[in-house]
Amino acid sequence: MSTRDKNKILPDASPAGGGRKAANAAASRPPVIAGNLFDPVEREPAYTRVSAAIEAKILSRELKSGEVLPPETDLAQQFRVHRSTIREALRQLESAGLVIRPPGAKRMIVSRPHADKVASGMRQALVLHNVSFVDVWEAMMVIEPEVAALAATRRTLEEIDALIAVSNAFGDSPQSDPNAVDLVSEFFELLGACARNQVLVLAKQSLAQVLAPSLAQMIDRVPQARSRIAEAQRKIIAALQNKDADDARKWMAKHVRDFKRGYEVAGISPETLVSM
Amino acid sequence: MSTRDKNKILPDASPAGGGRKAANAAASRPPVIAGNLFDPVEREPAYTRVSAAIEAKILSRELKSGEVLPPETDLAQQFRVHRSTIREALRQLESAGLVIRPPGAKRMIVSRPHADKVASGMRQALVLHNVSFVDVWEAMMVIEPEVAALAATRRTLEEIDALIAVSNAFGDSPQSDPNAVDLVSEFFELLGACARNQVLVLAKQSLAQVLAPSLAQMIDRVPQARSRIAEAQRKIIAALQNKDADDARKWMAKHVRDFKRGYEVAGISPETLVSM
DNA sequence: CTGTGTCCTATTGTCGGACAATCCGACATC
DNA sequence: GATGTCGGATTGTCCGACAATAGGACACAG
Repeated sequence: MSTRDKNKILPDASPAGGGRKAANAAASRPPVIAGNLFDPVEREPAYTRVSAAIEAKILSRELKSGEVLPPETDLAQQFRVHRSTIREALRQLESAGLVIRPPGAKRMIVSRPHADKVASGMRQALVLHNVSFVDVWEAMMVIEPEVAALAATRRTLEEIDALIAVSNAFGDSPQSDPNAVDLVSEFFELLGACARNQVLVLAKQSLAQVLAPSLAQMIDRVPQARSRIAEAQRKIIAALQNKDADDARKWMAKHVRDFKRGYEVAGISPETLVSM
Repeated sequence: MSTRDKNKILPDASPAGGGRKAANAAASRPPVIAGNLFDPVEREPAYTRVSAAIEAKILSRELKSGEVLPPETDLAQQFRVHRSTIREALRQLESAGLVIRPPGAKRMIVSRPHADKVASGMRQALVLHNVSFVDVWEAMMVIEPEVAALAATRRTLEEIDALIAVSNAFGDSPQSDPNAVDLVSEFFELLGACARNQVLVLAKQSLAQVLAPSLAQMIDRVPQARSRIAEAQRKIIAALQNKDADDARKWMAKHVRDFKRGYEVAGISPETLVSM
């Protein structure tokens, strides 16, 4: 893929330096061939090829989601490799979420990567890249209000009922309910569903995963956080009911801004790195 | 042998809820135990546990990025499993981007998942979830203008120079240059870098990957696309130079809207599913 | 002194084969 | 219809083996 070229790790022996050197050197020495005259010889291990082959068939929908994968022995015969090799390839696909094994089943089935899976991959990346809370918050400030606006124009009545249910459950939850955070997350998740946009949902979900742990701390430490969150949820729901995109956007922005305030009040530095 | 023990099926007969149900049921018929009295017994295969263990050490930074992983044989001894099992675990980590093998190296090194990796995972997910062009476009409409606004306040002069260089390269590229798309992508990528927000960059990059193939088609089919893109890039760069966030946002929004127009002109339906 | 050839060791990629566990479907039974 | 039994299919894990090669040490030639 051509986009890869930009990230190539090769030392990029651009003939600039080499040429200069050769020029003011005597003609005695034959010129050194500097540039990328040859491509690196491809020496892909078999397990990668196998997994790439299966992956291609999945992405091209030749293997449809839900189909059961042939047994490892069959695959080994078809690819003419050992079963261990097949298994290594399967582990790659499994980790990518392209195949999964229903709990307590033996054969594996083709699957489309579930949002959780992708989000958790993103979370790992963010954690290891030393992303701080403000970064996540900033991204939320970008995405969430617009999602709310979209949701306002596309929501169904059933979805609003679900939102109300979750919001009430959060409001009624006792002061130190450990899974109150889950309810907050669920509110966001439902809202995302209303927006009818898988792309944004995926992005949202990653943010939620990254934020969840510290959010729990925050809610615990800031007594007034609960009521403020509940209030914001009510306003947002009202905006959805009225199909008022601008209001939804406005209240969600306020809501997200409030998160940051909460963190400040809780004494959590905005520069705190997200972890785990 | 000892690995067998780990897989033993322990019924975990927690006596927690048994009494409640039995109490309010009549004595006539033995009460049917309905609810989730028992948790599903955990029967994780060894390769998953191994990979989870290593993953934890990586995420907790006990294994730092760049360190070389112990040889498979050592790991096998430490975990008391066979080398094949270790290898399956390593394939999972490899696919997640937590460990990589530098081209032509033997040992594996711990790594943080590179943005490309995450983005390509996201791309797979989007492809398989039948995401259409409008979905991606909508997400771009949400993200890109705000990124541009952030970039305007945070860019350095060097970054502007780089943007100008790429923009010029795009403007000067011949009419049917196949890698003109790459230059467009690079412009977006550089802009993302200016925003100083890894989270948004990650999201952006996924969108770019998903969009690239169809974008190439579009540019080929719509003659005036090139000049419009170049024009927008100039405006955006100017806004960055003036540190004018509002202008940057406005022009980027226009720019992204233009993409959709381009698709319409090219006769590509907005409902076209992203593929590959 | 730098580049090249040689040798050894550590480590990976792949293989063949083995066996216990267990899922699954087909039956038989009450 | 619910439950027990049985045999085959398939996976999880192991054992052991071998070729290929990366990495290093070391000698040698220009």
